[in-house]
Amino acid sequence: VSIEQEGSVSAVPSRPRDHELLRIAADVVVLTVRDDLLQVLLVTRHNDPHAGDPALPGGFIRIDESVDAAARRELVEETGLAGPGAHLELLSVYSEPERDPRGRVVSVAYLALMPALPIPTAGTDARHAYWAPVESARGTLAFDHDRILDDAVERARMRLESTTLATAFCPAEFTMGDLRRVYEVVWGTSLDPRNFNRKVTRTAGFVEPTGRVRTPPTGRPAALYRSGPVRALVPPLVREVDEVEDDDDAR
Amino acid sequence: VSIEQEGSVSAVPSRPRDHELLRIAADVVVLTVRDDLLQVLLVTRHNDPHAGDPALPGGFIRIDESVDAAARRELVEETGLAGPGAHLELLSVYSEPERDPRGRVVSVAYLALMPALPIPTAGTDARHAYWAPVESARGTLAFDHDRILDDAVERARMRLESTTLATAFCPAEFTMGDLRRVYEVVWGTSLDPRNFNRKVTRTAGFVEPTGRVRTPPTGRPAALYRSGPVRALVPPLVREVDEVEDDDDAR
DNA sequence: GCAAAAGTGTTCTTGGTACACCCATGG
DNA sequence: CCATGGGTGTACCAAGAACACTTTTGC
Repeated sequence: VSIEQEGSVSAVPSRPRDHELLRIAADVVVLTVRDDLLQVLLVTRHNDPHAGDPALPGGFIRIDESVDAAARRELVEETGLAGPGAHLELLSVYSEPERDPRGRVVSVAYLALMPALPIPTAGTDARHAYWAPVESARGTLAFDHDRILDDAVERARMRLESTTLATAFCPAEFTMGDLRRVYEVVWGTSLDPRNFNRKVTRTAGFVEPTGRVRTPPTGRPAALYRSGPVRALVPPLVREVDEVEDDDDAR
Repeated sequence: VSIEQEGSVSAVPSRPRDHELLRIAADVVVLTVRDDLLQVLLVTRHNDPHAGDPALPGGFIRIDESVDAAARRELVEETGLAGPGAHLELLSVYSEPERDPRGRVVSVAYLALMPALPIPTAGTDARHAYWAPVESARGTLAFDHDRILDDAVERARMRLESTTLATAFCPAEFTMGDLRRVYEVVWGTSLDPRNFNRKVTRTAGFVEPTGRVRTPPTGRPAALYRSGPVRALVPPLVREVDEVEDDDDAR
């Protein structure tokens, strides 16, 4: 694309290695909500730089595939499934010349949101993948993956505000409490269950009732829903206060 | 990054050309509002494929620069200035294997918003750049640049909803009418001047009054503003109806 | 009965929409 | 004095925030 704009005007038809050949890696930040914590899928590195350190799953793109396809392939290889409900979107591009000590590697990072799988089956093709809470992973990753993770978490928080993607964190059937807990965990806030209920149910196409219910350890059974067809959330859900412990119906 | 995850487990330490070396181009979609039209900066291609066709400005990244830096460099080279008020953000990555007939080229596209410059000075380093209305450029561009342009326009529309970036389309000092016209042109809608006024002035940090005024050809002088420090626009401005010609104060 | 979670209804307030109306300038 | 845009004020309505109250289960 836009080949050699500068060379086209100068006398030299092709300046040989002013622009170089390089490798492109597709890295995926797979996020989920497990045990009321935001968790990220990590692998342990074995090779050269940062051997033994945790890192984001990823790999180089192949000859005949787009970067998107590579990211999706990596996701399947690492998790064993990119099942329904999985969401994959471009996050950003990381291209500082010195970011990889072995040479020039440009990384295209993707953000994936998925339900809390019963741990990726480490045996098939998912080699060393494991879930780790984002908070404990922060600051320990190889290369510039810490920054990528931070960007991913911030993107996920934004996505929950203006889209219905919170359902991507939930299994096929979920309760309002499940969905609300996703927001609370990702945002680090607490939401009013009653207002949240109305907001979600009154947004046409956000969720659809399945008619079935699930009984919690204690309390009234909750209706089960599945995610609806609508992706955009208008008007958006806005997060404001942080770490506010509401005392609710004091009496 | 995430070097060779698949090779690290198999017996073969490095599968030589399963992943290839390739080139990365940075392409920039520079948008502005001129003559009440959304316009895009284009260049005319001279070389091999699509010679003579219009295309987005861009070029290959160099050895020692990031993709961001390459995009910013291209922007300066094509327009002669990336002056204050210019906004540059990552748009998307285009990496279909067959998108460039000469070989594997992955393009990282950026979106730039800037005021209506007095036409890029075609003489210095800005070679063949010119403004073209988006509507007339649509469908005529080389490679897959038509799709990139479409993505850029959609992104720009989204940005106006939830950020104060509309000011990036305006010169250093502008009136409320100028700013409103940006929204109307980019969105293709018409907005109520009075409500728009209040919305903007009541959003703290969106714009700051300069104290000066500008007298239109006919009518009351308008107060001049400069863009404020706030980037996020909460609550957002939502576009709804399209092409509604309001009759306003009928009497 | 009691704790815990689900769910409904009601009030208050904020912000958007649709206008009527006034202001200031050039021709 | 009138056409043309700039700017203020107001009534109405939709949606979020806060919270009282009821429902349905397990223990």
